Amino acid sequence: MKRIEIKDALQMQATDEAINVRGWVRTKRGSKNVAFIALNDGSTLHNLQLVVNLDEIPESALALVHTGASVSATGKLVPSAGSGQAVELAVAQIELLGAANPDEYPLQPKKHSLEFLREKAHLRFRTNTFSAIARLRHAMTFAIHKFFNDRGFYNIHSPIITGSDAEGAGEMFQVTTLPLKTIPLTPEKDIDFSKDFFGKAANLTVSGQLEAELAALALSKVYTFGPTFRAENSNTSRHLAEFWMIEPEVAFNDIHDNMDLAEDMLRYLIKYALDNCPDDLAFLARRLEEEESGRKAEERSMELIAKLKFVLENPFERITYTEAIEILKNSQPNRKGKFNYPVNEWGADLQSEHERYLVEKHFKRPVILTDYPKKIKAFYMKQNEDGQTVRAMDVLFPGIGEIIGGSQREENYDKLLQRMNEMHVPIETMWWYLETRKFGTVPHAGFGLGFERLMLFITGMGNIRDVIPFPRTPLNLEF
RNA sequence: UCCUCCUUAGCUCAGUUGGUCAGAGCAUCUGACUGUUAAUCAGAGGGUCGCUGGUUCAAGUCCAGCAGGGGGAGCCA
Repeated sequence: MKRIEIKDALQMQATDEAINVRGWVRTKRGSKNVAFIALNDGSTLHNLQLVVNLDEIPESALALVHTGASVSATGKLVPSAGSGQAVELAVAQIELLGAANPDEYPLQPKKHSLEFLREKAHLRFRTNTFSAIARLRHAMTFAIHKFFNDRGFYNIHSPIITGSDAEGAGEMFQVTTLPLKTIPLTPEKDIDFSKDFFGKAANLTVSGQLEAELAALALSKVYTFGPTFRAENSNTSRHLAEFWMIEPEVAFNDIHDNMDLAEDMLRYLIKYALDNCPDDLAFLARRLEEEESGRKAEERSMELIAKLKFVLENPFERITYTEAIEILKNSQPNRKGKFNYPVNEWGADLQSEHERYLVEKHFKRPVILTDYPKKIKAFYMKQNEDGQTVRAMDVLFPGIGEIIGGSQREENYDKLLQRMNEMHVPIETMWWYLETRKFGTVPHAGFGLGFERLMLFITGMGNIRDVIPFPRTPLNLEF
């Protein structure tokens, strides 16, 4: 008999025809005459209740049906006699597909800590929280492609193995086939990369931006959505060594168009989640509320769905770095010496505590900061007329910090070359990037959105390791 | 990489100033219960208190080292 997914079964009316469902047991409850099994197959957050009449099916048939076991059940869908659900399955036949020894199976029908589940990454998909996150992650992946496709963007597959430390975005993972025990050396005792697979040093990409720029300067509107690698020894709740990044790049756009695109995209994605994943979001909202119930009112975050709607309905605040410094200088915490890093002079990079103050206390909404000092930003950003700042933009979100970093790019060959020299960017290996400014250069702009940081915001989760199935972080490669 | 906290039954955790401290709830097993909703009620089994060393008459409780994990910072997406 053809299997019906639980998501669909729950939408069906009671029927005389038998249906078959398969899935994993969440709980089993029993009494003298009847047993109840909550079955989940991942198609939805919700379980289907299987009702086993113990007069028809002996209890011994259910002996191995424990939490975690997989079963196939056939029977009629009937109106539920209980109050928790509209329909339930009156089981005529039940087959154990795979037992889950309760002495060994670690998941129980109760709340587990996220830390515990992180160490059971192979099984955590089977929990409500992680299946909800997985479904939302899929929805966001799909929505990103849809957003760009609907607007005439082309998806570009930027390379994962790269020959250059493109923008100095971070420490890189080396890629080599050289024998590590006997690394070939040059007469000068340097590593002889000419003997390596590519004949030169190779790394995993830290950004697809430069390649996206090449494509944008022909296709006008492009985006990449791929894995990105940073070998930094970062141990925080918002960093991964392997993460997914979305990088649109648009020819003829300036910094303002760029901000509009970023804001439109974030709003589109939030709306998509609210429209398409209401059950999963409601569950995650409840989860968050329970988790924070012990905290003081001022330490709790805004209710998840209210927070998403708030961002949907309120325009982001757009201010320059210079304006931000003025606000921070005159802020209460700064004057009272509450910041660990006092704000007193123009030019210093903003600390997390400063960004949080602006977003969470001062404006109480997402903030886009623009026109940063050039010395704290990357070489490719377009230089402003003041000679001091560049057309950078950082989108700051509550609780997460920088969710997007981007800029209008420097399209002037001479200015770009000068900046590369000043910042010691290896020009010899970047000739192809420079050539785009030599042949038919145009203004263009783009940004990078950290996919997992978006997921943190959408799901309300606090640790980035919980919004990617198999997180890669320093000293962690178990699964 | 730096700062800080944590590690007691399968899971979540309680163990007050070192002296019946080896506990509770859930899970498991047994029994009860005519439909439950993380069912309920009664009973049972289950732990060399992360590891190694030290202080002490006595350590889950104090000290040191190691391992694993959390939170914060830096770097950034």
